[in-house]
Amino acid sequence: MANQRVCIARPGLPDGPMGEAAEPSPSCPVEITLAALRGRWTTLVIRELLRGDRTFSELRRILPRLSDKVLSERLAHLADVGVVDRHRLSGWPPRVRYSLTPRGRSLGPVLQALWDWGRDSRVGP
Amino acid sequence: MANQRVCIARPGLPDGPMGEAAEPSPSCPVEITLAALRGRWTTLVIRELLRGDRTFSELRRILPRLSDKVLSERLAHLADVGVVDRHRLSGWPPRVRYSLTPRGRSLGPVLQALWDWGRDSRVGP
DNA sequence: CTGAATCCCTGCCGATACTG
DNA sequence: CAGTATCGGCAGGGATTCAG
Repeated sequence: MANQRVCIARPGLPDGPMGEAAEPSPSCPVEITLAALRGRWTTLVIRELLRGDRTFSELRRILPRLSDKVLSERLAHLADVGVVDRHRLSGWPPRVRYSLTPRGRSLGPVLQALWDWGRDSRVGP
Repeated sequence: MANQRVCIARPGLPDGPMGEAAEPSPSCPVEITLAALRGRWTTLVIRELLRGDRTFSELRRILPRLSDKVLSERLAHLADVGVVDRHRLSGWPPRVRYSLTPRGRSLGPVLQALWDWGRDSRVGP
């Protein structure tokens, strides 16, 4: 019988080398994405930025239990991986506007896929 | 101007309550999925099971650097969240076959989404 | 306002050894 | 073969404090 070929690599392409990874590797596409989303609060910050640009203090107000230390860590990390852009606003008091890059916005379908599976897997409503 | 409405909730539905979560919550669909995938080696184990049923020792052979302790932890966790089924095979030596549940198989598109974003985000080939 | 520095505590994961 | 028990290192993240 045909072996069940549920391929993680792109459909139509042969299994890429990472589809054969024998151990966790930072160059595996799946791990690249999970690394970008890694850390508590990260997906909530991205969700908020998907709704529009936000300043540091706006994010703190929307996510009140998120400490400034962790928020700045998350934003720095997301900037490192090319998901968010930082933009100093002139004037006083100093403000910084955070926005998603195109690559950050392209996380929308990814989060949607995560949402859909999680929603379908819940017991309750 | 129209506010940029990139909605994480299901398209066509109003934002669900979790789309408004002000802090990390185990009942958030996104976190349910990330919790299922959480932990080193987890996605590699799932990838291997997407290709077909495997026994404990087969998984250890395919992922040689994965210790038996961590492998049994991962499999127990994936069984807990309803992603894998365990099946004792009769006879000697004792063997256990692991297979994905339908819910586990439905992780295929999720991993595909993660793969695609990570692949498109890499610098190199 | 927007962070960076420090401290501390917890949980993950690897290595090793042992059991049914 | 298929696990469990135990220990230790280390990184993540919360609270607090300090700086540009």
